[in-house]
Amino acid sequence: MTTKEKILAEALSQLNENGVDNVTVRSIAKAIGISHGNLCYHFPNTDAIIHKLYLQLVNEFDAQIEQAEVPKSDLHLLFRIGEVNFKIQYGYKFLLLDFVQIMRRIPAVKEHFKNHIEIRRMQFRFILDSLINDGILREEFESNMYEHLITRLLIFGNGWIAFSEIHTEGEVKPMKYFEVFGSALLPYLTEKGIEEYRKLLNS
Amino acid sequence: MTTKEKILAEALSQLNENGVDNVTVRSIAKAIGISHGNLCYHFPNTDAIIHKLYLQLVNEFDAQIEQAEVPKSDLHLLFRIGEVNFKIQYGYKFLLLDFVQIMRRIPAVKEHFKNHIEIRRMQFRFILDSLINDGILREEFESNMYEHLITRLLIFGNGWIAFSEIHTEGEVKPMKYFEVFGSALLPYLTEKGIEEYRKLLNS
DNA sequence: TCTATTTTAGAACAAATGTACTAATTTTAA
DNA sequence: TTAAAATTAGTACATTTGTTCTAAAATAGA
Repeated sequence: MTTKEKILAEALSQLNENGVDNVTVRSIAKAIGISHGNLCYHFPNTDAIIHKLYLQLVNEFDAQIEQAEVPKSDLHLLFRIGEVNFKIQYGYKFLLLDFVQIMRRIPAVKEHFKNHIEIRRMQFRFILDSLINDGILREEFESNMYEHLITRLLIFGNGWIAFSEIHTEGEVKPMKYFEVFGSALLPYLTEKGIEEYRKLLNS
Repeated sequence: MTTKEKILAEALSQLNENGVDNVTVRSIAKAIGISHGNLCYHFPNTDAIIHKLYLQLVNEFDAQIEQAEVPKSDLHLLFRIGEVNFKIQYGYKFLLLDFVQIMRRIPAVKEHFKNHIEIRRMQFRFILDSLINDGILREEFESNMYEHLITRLLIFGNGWIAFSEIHTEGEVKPMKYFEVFGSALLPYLTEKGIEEYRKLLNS
């Protein structure tokens, strides 16, 4: 493990544990037993480390999506993407917990994240359209109905960790919240869709 | 306007604008033309001001709920509560934007907020039950279906401002997001419920 | 008016933090 | 082996921030 890797690992751990406010170049250096001068040789400051960790998260996302095998059904695909996202996100939970400050402090992250969300929205839209075609989701019977659903799903994706931080004592279970997330689709399903949904819950 | 009131007003403005990280006793004192020593006479530190503003928000909530006139229907009631909440929240948006850090810094706020959310959850449950009774919402056909809906509504309530901060250029319109919020009920509605819903949208 | 209380300004201090710099040490590669 | 490059430790400095203290000024009430 190189020094750079040690720094990133320790930073991630401290950031998830204590939040961006309570992590400094000195706290990281001390924990892995190097001088903070040395640390600043590798990363000029904490923001550079956070930025790097953000890019790591993005890479993990991309890698997991690439390697996803061909799904059994589109509902299955949607759930699979969601599950993976939740687990990866939780590994970098500080990014969502300290979301707003990070965007304020590192404009490059903000810009990238904006684009990331837009891409995610398009992915959702594509999958929902397929599901409607396959008779798994009901037809749109009110304007913007599915557009609003997607917005709510995106906001849930951004917000569930902060919420769980308040309401969960001890360890947070990402899958518990993913169940809440997935159930947002339930009332939009046709009878055929409900069958599929119940099959997925059992697996 | 007393000095205390001036401090709180200026603090709210700066906090909403710049976030908790970028507001100090000195920045507030300077803006209203008093010494920071004087400010610390009224509030020992920024956290005390934030705590006070949080209590102000809670009071506004309570006051608005008290004075709400008897609603035409329960769906109307739900929308009314939501609308009021969104507007008031937006006036104290820093509390939701810097949510996690404030909870970390001020444990008393965290405790109060936890209880606040639990109360809100019970209110939601009560209203949803009435709506099912009145034939406006569909019967529960999957376990935890409405429990999960409430969780999602609560998370949306906490998260929409942070989300809008990223995606909205210029002024944020709380009512735009309230529409997205309200539409979460749409697919749970019976035909009678959909009629009510459309009536509400037009008013 | 006069005294006690409240309010205010300003100075001073300690702690934390990012940042830059120097010199020593280790590693790399010719 | 040896010189250049990369890595490391340690020091120093400026800035920011919360916090405390003192004394002056303003205010209120008897």
